[in-house]
Amino acid sequence: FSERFKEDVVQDFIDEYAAGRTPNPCMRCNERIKFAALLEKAIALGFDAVCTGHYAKVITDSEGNPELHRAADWAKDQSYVLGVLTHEQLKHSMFPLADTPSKAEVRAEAERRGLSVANKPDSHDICFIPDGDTAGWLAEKIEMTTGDIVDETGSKVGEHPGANAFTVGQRRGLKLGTPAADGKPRFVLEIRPKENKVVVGPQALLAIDEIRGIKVSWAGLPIAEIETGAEFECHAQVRAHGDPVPATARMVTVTGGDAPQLLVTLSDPLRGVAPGQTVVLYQGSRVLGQATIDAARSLQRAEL
RNA sequence: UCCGCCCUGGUGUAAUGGCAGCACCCCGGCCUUUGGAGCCGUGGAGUAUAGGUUCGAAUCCUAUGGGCGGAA
Repeated sequence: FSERFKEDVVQDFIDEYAAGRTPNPCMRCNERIKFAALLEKAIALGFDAVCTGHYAKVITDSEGNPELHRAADWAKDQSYVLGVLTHEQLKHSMFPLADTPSKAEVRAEAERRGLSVANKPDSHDICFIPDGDTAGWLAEKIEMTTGDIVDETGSKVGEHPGANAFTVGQRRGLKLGTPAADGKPRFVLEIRPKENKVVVGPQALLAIDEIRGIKVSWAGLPIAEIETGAEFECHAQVRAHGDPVPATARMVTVTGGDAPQLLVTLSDPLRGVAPGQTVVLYQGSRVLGQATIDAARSLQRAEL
């Protein structure tokens, strides 16, 4: 599995950053390893399912079709990172912590049973970058070239050691030296890998109203509107611990391309939406599916 | 060369005779199965230089250095 992990998760992570995007390795791991490679192995060995401690819930309808839902405690809910799972994968997934009120109880139970993981710290950050220094880790894998930092009008305001280490919405680490004219903090608006430029500007320009998603998948059977291309109401969430916002979405076919894309229009704007990240759609507590963010558009900024 | 205005952390600015404050930035912490964001911190960093007046100077005076402006 470490070989598959290295190939499907770590290398993908590097490739995505090299392309100027911001990947989510946890989703990739769930998609390719935990509920794919590991699941295949489990089934081959005669097991029925993979069972993890994610805070999420699988509900099976009368037809035997699974639906993925948020955990009872939305504060602990991890359904976002499971949004990549397909109908088939969900049929072989179990999340017994779905209705557990507190993690303390889980740890106490593990302690009673003498499980070695009873006191294992919660996992966080990127598991294959133990010291948390993602930029430093990437610098060893990707060739970084110094380039310009420009403001929203295109004027040069500084230099960076390599555009690939930055991400949309980022504030710290720009090391601009001189503050903006209004004295307010500046954020990364955009990464331009071809020009090796990082575009920065005020927080207001970070607001995103429309997201175009590729590599779409559905967590269970797709709802009817997905087949017809009709618009449907939903909530969109773009990060593991972010608030879902009201949105409308529809599938669109792209001229010249064969894979249909997901177009999501947000009722309330979101900030820090980076290409490569994942948008997960919900209806109530149910996870409909997800797509990889290919482009995010702001009403205030005309260009895509 | 002469006249006037100006010089405060890395940056931009407050304090006009009485504890050098704020913002950006940097650092640390919290949060977190992604990147970020956010929150917290008694955290870091400054009165161009040299003298003088004064109980007390960023502030007033003198000189030097540097910047800007002025019908040569």
